[in-house]
Amino acid sequence: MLARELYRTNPDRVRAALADRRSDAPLDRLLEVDARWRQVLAEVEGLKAERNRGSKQIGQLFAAGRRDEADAAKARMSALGARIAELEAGAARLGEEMAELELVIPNLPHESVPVGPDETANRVERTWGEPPTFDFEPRAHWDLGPGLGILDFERAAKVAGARFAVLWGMGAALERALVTFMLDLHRGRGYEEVYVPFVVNRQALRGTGQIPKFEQDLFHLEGTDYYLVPTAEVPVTNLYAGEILEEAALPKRLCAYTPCFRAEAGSHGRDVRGLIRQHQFDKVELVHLATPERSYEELEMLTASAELVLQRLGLAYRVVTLSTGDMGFAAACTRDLEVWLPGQGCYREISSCSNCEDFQARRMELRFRPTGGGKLRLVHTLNGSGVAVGRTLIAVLENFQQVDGSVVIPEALRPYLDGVERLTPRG
RNA sequence: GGAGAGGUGCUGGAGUGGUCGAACAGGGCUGCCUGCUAAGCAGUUGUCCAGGGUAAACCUGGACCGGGGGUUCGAAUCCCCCCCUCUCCGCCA
Repeated sequence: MLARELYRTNPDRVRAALADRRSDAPLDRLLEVDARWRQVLAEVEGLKAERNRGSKQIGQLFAAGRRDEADAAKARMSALGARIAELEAGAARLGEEMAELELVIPNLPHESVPVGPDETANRVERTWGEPPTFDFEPRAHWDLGPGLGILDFERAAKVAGARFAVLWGMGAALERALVTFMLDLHRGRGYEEVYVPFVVNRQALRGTGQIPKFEQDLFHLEGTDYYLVPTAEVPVTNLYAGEILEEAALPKRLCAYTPCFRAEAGSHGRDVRGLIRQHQFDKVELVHLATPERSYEELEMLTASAELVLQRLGLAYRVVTLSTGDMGFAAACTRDLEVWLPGQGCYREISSCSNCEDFQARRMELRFRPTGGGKLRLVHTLNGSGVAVGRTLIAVLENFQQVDGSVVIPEALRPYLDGVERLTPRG
């Protein structure tokens, strides 16, 4: 949600930002409804003030024993009450429409974000590591995995459907090792680990911005108010929703493991092979809550935390700032980490780190009390993958594959795998 | 699943249908006192929305006592529905 003051006093700036985003958000409709709402509200409040004065008088008249006058006043107030109810119903309708409109307007991009229509306008900030070279044709994980006997799409399709996977044996252990490795790494850097519900309600999804615009991407538990989490960002960021934090308690840096569930509506035909795009995948998520003054420093730290995971694993990657046309709904600034995948011969997203500034905080009423006193302020929320576990497993398989189809386990993971150094093809 | 208790401000905790935005206590803040700290004394201290004013302060009005309806001239207070927490019983990992 944007600040009302912003779109009221500076609609042109908002309009320009929406254009940069290639957004067709109904700003003009919002401005119109807002104006009418304020007009009706002023009228309603004036009448209510009159009624409040009248009611108080009635009480006094009764106390003074002037019953006749009181009864007459009651009749007048009753008529007034009917008018108020009528006008108020109108104001409520306008207020609801306004709230709905506000919820579908995306965040404004930060001034540092490159302006452009899509991912071609993204800006590469830096690269780390050298993509490995092979003296053979590197294979994709969807060949390597089944060859190692650790990855099984057929049986997943049998028990669930397309876009699911079964990990066998060392594959399952590797997945779990990656999760633990990542959580340990972040915990060691001052993050507090949290374990959160894997289902969330509509209110939480509204808080982080998945609802109402992206409801079709979610798995809904029929007959309930519950949805499977599409990312730990939702339960973790909403932990303090509606609360007032002390400034001294900021920044908060949290990490959480959850599976993530996405309906992937509208992505038919994209990344149909392999583990890249699944209905269910594991992720370790990082969430920072910070003061506005610090939030961009926190974005750097958050990104660095995600990068460290890849560095420790020895995976080459690059950091990209998303352009205005490629950013997510709630973000003001997003840096993606893209890991090199030899099987695909390209960099693929493995982490997305965003500063949402006060956009989510306004939706979930997450505020802090400044240390020196003064008015409550909105917290800035940040989130990022630290990192996507399934895609990391892909990266490990593809980057450390050997000519014989075996895969060398990165040293950082060996303590989590009983010292195993290499996965070898089965029989 | 069954029975009961309860949800009030930053916290604890009162509250008779009408000067209740809410007693009291704690905490915070500001003064005073004090060699320092603690204690003590006095005062002060909610949020959101609209309008006015504006550098800010502030002023006027409205709303808010878990959420939503209802009764009433008027609801924290009465009625209905829902949610959540706690206790006991049952069940279960």
